[in-house]
Amino acid sequence: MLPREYLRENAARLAAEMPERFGGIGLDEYAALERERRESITRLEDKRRRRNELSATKGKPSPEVLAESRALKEEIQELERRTEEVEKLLRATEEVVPNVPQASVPRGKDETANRVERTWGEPRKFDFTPQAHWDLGPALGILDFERGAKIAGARFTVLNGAAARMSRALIQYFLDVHTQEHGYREVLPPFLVNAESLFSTGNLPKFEADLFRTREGYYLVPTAEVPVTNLHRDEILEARSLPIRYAAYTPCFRSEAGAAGRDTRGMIRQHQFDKVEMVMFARPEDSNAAHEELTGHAEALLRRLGLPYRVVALATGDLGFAPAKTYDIEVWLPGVNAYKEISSCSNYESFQARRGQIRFRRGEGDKPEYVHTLNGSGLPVGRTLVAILENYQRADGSVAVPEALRPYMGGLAEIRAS
RNA sequence: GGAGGAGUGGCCGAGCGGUUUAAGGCGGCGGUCUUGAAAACCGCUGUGCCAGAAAUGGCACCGGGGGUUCAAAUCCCUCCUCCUCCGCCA
Repeated sequence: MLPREYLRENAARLAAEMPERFGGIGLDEYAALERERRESITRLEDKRRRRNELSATKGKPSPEVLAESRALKEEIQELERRTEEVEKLLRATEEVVPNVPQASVPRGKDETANRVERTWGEPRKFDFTPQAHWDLGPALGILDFERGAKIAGARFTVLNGAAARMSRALIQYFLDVHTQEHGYREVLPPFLVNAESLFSTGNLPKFEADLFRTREGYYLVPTAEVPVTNLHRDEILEARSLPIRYAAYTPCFRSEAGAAGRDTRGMIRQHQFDKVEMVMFARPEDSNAAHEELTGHAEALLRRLGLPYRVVALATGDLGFAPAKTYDIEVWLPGVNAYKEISSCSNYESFQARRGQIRFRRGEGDKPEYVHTLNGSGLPVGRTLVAILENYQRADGSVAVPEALRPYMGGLAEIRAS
């Protein structure tokens, strides 16, 4: 959420300047509604002050006092109703207003306006026609889409043998690099969370359709970002503890409500996948540097695995609901002859912190301030596995295991059909 | 899942319808005293919101929400969390 004072001043301007992001969500009436709220609170508090005065007299009240108190009770209840009603309307708008993009975010209505920041590595030249992972995997006997569909449904996959082992190796490898070299603390959070947690991160109330929900009202985590960011919900952190860096592995569950027909083949878009996520809490003045740093940590993994990639700054029209800025990292996939998103690294500034009341205090006696939250995939297991299979494939259909991963796979150097 | 108990300020802890502007203690900050420190003594000590240029004034908050009352930390309902015991269970 954005600060009230900010929205009061800028609501109309935002709707006019960036209709692709701020149009049609009720920002035009915001300022008037906000003024009404304050006027009604002022009147209400005046009545309450009078009531407190009257009931400050000890003992049984006189008939005159009793009469005035009774009248006040009615007036107060009426004003409370009005105030609450206006407050509700304001909240309803505030909860669905997306974050304000930073000045460095490219302007444009969709992903065609995204800006390539840098590219690493050269797409490998093949002297044969490289296969897509949905052909390679089943041929090697390590990806089983049919049985995934049978035992669960579409967009579920069974990993066998070397693919299962490589998934486990990747989780271990990512966590080791982040904790031992990048300064992150490892966390293993709950995989089910409550609605409050999803509100903080911005998944609720607007994107409930993307989530799986249990009978008991819990939600399956769509990413470790949700439980880990909420670790410090409703807390006031000490300034000297910042920045805080967490790395967490969780499975991720997404209903992919709006994604019918997109990336239907293979395991690019699944209802369930594994991911290691990086989450940071930083001081406001440090968050942009932290964002670059965190993005660099995801890139480091791809470089060590020898996977060519590029970093893209998302445009205003492609930017998600909660981030102020996002870098997508796209990995080269020979099977589809294109760069495909493998990591998304975002700076949320105080947007999530305000929703979840995540604050810090600079010094003794100072007012609490909102921290800035950041997170990024570092990295998703399934898509990384796909990238390895496609980039490291050989003419005979076998796949080399990246050097960095071999120690995590008992020295295994290649994957062959068995 | 069943039975019982409990949630009060940074922490401990009193209060169980109207001198509570939440007693008292601990911790923290400032001061007096002291060559310095300790002890002792004195003062201060949260969050959000409204009005105001500010000084300041006001309102709300005793786990969350709702109710009763002229008046609620205190009474009622409901939910959540924790503790003890029983049952079940990886």
